[in-house]
Amino acid sequence: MRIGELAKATGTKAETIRYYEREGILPAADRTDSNYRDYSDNHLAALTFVRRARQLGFSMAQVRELLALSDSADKPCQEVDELVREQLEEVEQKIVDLSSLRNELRLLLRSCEANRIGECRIVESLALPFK
Amino acid sequence: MRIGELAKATGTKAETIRYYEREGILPAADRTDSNYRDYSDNHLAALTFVRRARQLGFSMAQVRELLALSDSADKPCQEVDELVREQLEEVEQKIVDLSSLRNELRLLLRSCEANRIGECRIVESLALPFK
DNA sequence: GCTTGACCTTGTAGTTGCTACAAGGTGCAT
DNA sequence: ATGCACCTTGTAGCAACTACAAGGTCAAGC
Repeated sequence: MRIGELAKATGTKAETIRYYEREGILPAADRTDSNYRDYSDNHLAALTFVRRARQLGFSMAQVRELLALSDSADKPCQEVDELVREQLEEVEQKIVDLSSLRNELRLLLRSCEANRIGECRIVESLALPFK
Repeated sequence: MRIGELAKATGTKAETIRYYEREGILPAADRTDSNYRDYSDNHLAALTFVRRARQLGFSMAQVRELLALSDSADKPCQEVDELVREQLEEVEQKIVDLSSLRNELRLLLRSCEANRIGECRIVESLALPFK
């Protein structure tokens, strides 16, 4: 499998795949006679894993941890569990933050009833000091 | 007002303030005899505005737009309004995305009933191909 | 008057996770 | 043999900071 094929199969750009290899996230591929990268099904599975984890919001560092963990089949599951739990917490915090952001923006919109910027409360509200 | 004081007052690092100046987001400050930046209350208001807008999720480019708009007090409010509306839509979309992320992570957590990584469904699920 | 320490200056490089070239080599169809 | 899509390496860029390094300034304390 050449890099373009793997790219298509995983919805990843070829440049990103090479970047993962450089970063040690993916193992280096074999090379053909003409120096093209030649990928196996293992690579496909690994890249799928990486992309899925990234989509779930795990950082590269976390993906590295997950990959390391998934290699040691005999270790207890607890650490993987812990990583997922952390990620879930982060996501939940982001949702909370964004929700209050949304409320502020809605307030901002409602405050704009004048029709000239000079009277527009939006610009004013933004210039208020922090609480 | 020196940069450290302004930094403290706005919850911004001094380096970030200098960065804003370099980027033209903030006007350059006066200098003291010893070449220290010397800020006015106008700078304080401007920086407060910028930080608040950034906290609300506006990009630097959008902040630039807002600043330009707020300078021309005679233009209709519509343009500011439009920016806020766009921003609100983005935030709402992010909330939707993160919510489904959260659901997936919860599912993932629940799927882990084994106690060895070799049998861990989390690791398995991550390796599944994309839908 | 001299040192200590907190502050300030500029400039440059690092961060995260890619993305976008540029300049050239390869493979295959026409 | 020519075109075209693909591949290679290397380097630079993106956002929005953040982190030095190497040096200048200022007020306080001894």
